[in-house]
Amino acid sequence: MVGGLSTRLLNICIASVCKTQQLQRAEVLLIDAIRLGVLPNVVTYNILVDAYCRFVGMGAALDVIPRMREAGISPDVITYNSLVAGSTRKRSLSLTLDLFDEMLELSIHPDRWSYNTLMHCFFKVGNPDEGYNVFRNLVLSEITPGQDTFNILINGLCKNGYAMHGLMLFRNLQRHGVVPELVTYNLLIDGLCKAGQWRAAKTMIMELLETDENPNAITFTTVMKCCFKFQKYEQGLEVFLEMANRGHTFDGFGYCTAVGGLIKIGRIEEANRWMDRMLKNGIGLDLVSYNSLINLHCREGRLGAAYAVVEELEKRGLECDAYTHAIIIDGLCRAGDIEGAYRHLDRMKVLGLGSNRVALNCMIDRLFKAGYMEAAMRLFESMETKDDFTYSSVVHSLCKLGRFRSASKVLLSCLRSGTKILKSAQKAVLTGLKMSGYRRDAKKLQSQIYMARVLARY
DNA sequence: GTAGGGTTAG
Repeated sequence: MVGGLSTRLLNICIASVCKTQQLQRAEVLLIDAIRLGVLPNVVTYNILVDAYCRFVGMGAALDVIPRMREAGISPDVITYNSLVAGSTRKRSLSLTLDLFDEMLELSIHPDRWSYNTLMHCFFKVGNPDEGYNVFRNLVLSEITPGQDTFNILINGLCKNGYAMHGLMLFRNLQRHGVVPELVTYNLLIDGLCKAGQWRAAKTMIMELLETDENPNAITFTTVMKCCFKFQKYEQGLEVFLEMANRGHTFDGFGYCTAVGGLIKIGRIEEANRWMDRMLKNGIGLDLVSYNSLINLHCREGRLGAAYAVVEELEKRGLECDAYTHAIIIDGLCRAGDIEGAYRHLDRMKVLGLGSNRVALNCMIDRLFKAGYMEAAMRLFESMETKDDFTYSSVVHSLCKLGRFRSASKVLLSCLRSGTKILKSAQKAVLTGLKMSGYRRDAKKLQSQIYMARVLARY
């Protein structure tokens, strides 16, 4: 009895230490406990597995399993659910499927949550058909879908370009007497906002305020972000102030969103103040908050400070990601250090991150602005995949240089690939051609644009 | 004991 009680106590301690991302301290705690004769149980290891998944990586999380077995404890469905959730967070469909198979081989029966997560994984990697298939199989099996299942389904639909279908499902559930949870509202607000459906998102926000649910930190961040997305910066910052007043700024999410918004509209001083406040409030920094901080330093031209943060995060065992590198490349270019940006690009190539599209887009744009057209075009042509940013920036830059016929070629290759491009870029080419006496070419381009647009629909 | 919010470029 005493032993059971102390194991429970140990688990509470380990869980709270893990929450602060101090995995090494958690391990020390575990060793000390065992020395004192307090034995860990499956819950103890499950807490560790989940924390390693979240804060370190799948490799570290998987390493816990043999340690568990050595201690005579078998992983259970919760262990595997954590692992599957971890690999889903990392968007690794193959690992998720492997873990699922392993689970079945070990006769650990997947529960509703296992299927929920599998479905979530398919949606997350952009395979909504398979995601929906999991849902169908779940309904056909003896497992009953729960509200959580529907939430994942709604989220999956929203994030895969079917936001209005998500909304329809929501209405359908309401008609069947389901009272939506706060989570459902949060998901839909975010989904509709990201799909560009401002009116529908606004309706959802208003509806939520009519319910008994109390908006939480996630709601506030989502609504703030939604305002920013539709360029309603003042409203967004108002939401942030309200969020802070209500004590919802206990983690980095709100701060990073607000700082990002302030940077976008050039209010760097305010961004600095909020960032300071976040750091002073002792909020545990993760990679995203580090990236926000690095971005702020870069915007102020403090490249040295930016690199110091990189060192700090690496010292903590974190690794720079695609965001970090894009931010640094952009910062170097903004500071006029094109050579430094090339050097950094080389370093990224060594790390296998050479095809970072955002970083390359930044670089191309800045190369044009700095007058290195040939270098910019070389980089452009070397890119494996191009997006609307790539094309819009190159077309705009070529027009600025008066290279309307080259711009027109790039524009056409963009349309043929079915990629969107800024309307202003199209317009720049057309008016440029007309103004410089290529009226025939302009006319021809116009019909080519038209045809490409029609054909892209099929 | 499990999902949902935050960071990069016109």
